[in-house]
Amino acid sequence: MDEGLTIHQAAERVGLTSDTLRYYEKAGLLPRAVRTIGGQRRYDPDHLHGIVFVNRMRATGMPIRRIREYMQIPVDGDGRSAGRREILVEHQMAILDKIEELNEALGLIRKKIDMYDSNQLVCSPESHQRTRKLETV
Amino acid sequence: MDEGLTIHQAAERVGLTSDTLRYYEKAGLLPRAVRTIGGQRRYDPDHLHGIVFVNRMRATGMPIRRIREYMQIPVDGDGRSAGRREILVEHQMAILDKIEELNEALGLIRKKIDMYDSNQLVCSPESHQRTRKLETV
DNA sequence: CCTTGACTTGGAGTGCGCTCCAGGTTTGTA
DNA sequence: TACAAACCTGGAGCGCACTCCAAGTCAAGG
Repeated sequence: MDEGLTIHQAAERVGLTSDTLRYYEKAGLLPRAVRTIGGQRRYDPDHLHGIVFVNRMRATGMPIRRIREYMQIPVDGDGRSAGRREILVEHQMAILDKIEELNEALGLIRKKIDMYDSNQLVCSPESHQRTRKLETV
Repeated sequence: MDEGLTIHQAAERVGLTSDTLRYYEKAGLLPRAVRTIGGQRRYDPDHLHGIVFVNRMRATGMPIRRIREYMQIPVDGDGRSAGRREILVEHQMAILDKIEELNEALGLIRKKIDMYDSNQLVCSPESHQRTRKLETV
């Protein structure tokens, strides 16, 4: 009679640990998971989607505090929410800025790689493929 | 008789604090800065370049431990270093992965923004510019 | 020379995001 | 029913990257 994944299985699916899942729930990033009569968590596909979303927000630098704020904002009957939308738009901007910063760093790093390059053919096999290859990304 | 910037001035130039600069020096991310007779740090353009580089590595996610390793690797007379180059190549890969991750997150966020979108014209002025605008970046 | 503000050091403190632990309960198999 | 493995909770602990502090020293204008 399975009616959902255990916390360990759910964690495995999304690449987190059960500890982290419990922590996220306690911190208000995830809705309280459904429990068995005995009190153990069971996760369904909906939960999993929520977890994946939170995971992506975290992986792209949104602080836990901010995700909690987001989750506390109510959504109306048609699934709309100007407040949540605003937070996402802001995070979108943050991500775009980050991408720009990363691209700028790539430029600097390429220059340095050329500098340090010993220009010899004896290095380890993979380090001998001239830097040109990933040009503007 | 100025022969370099004070720690405060240097920090200001690169957008860090003097505390952070001292911390980086102690941690081995920066060479020991030149001192006045009295023992105060003075920074020249070379130092500044070094600081900017460290700052970019940090800003793009390289851990302090790793930057220290990098700095400990010697550079030969012609300014070459296979070891340093290798670390940079690795970090380049990490950055590329990160950019990919960020781009994927952008996709998910755009979908969510559309979902939450209240489709009405009364929101705050700036939140009323249909999402389409920053398409594929 | 004196004062004031910036600097020095070593070390303690902070905030974040987990990660682990103890002591107890539940679950699923033999 | 018995047992091991997995789960529960509350709370402590940890690693990272700063950030702040105390107590003393230095630099530069009046």
